[in-house]
Amino acid sequence: MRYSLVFGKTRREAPKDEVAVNAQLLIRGGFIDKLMAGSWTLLPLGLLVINKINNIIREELNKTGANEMLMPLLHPRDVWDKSGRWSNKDVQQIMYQFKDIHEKEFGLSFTHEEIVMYILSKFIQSYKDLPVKVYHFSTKFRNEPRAKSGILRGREFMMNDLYSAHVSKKNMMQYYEEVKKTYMKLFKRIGLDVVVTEASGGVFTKEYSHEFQVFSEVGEDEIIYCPGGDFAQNTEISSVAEGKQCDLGHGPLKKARSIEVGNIFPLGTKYSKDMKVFYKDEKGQEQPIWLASYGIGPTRVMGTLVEMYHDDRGIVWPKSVAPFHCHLVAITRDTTHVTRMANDVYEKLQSAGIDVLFDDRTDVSAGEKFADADLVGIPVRLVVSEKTGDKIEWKGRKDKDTEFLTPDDVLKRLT
RNA sequence: CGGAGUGUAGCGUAGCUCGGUAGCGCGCAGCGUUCGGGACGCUGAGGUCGACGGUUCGAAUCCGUCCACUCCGACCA
Repeated sequence: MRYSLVFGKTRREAPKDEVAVNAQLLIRGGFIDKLMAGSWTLLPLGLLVINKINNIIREELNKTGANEMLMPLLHPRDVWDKSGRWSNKDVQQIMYQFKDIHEKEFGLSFTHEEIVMYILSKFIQSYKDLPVKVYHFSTKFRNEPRAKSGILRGREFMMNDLYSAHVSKKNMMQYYEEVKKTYMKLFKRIGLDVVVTEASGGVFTKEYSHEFQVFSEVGEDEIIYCPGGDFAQNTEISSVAEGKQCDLGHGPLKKARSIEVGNIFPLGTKYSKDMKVFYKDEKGQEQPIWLASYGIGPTRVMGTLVEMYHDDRGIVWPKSVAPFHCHLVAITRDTTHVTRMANDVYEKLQSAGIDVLFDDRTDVSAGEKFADADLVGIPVRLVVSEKTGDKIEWKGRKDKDTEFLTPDDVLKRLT
């Protein structure tokens, strides 16, 4: 894509109110824009990153046999009355509930268990219809008491939620463990090292849940964990003390701040029983459905990545989620051979299927283009200028030094 | 919801104590010169000073109420 055609602008300075590094850099780079506290526009560059994250999630979930679909965000009260959660005090704290002009009551989705159960009630009659594994990517609304930390805690944000329905606890737990592994894998692909942490079930279940935590000082959570990796608990539920020896001899337990990027819940039969949605087993007996739910916040993941990967000049995206693979910069303002060369390189990369952002702006100085390239944080910077002759300058975003390659070598390295 | 802070052009800010034509930098538009780390000159556009009310001949400035944003806390898939 030509940078001259990208909507959005880089800025030298962030708004002074924004203290969170993720907000500062994402705003300065032209990835996001704030409408109000906790409510953000994903500008074209930001959406590209989210789409990369989402595609990784999608690929990995599909491997488990899950199906993508899309559920509504505007929910009628009666579905939520079936589970009893409409009137739950804790739920009412975070769910936007309102009446329309005809006094009909609606809620904005902060999760989809009720909607999934409603759908299951129509499509699941027999044990032969199970298991079901469905997910979607959509907006979640949560009336947070306090939106904060840039895009890490919003009132309206992107979420991927997966729901699985099974005939038995055993089946549910089997898939639950599979998703746990899948989450580990997908977070790794995204570029995040996560720690699976035992935690409470919140307003979703009285049972435990597992959170996927990324170590970070800016995180809101605190976890106690074994450095050997075989134990981690959120301190909100943990009763063990820091300094206690790990069972497997990995030394003393440690405490650390962390960001929760995912959370999975073995919900069990509660929703099935509350909402009276059953299937018939081999003997024709009605049985409750075992439900589990799984969620990842892609916008929070994006913010977490910026918190983890940046330097004093800007963002340093991991390759897998960078908005583009390489950033081609043309240093020239006329229509000489340099411009022709840059255009040729751009066309070549494009036709080779490489994601390239081409800074073709003619009214911007070299220094500004370099500063912008650092800010935007694409992994590889390519420069074509008078200095480069018939070669192309290659520089990794993290590298200090540059090297000169032929167009063919550049192509080879990028494919 | 409690505590603290901040609101002046798209962004950063001066002016407020002590009331008297709202200024600067970046960015933006035009022209020219530049072109490897956020270039330079000239010209120009852009503001109901967060909102409402009060005091006053006169309010960005003083007083009151409200709103918004940020941070700390409470809260929290």
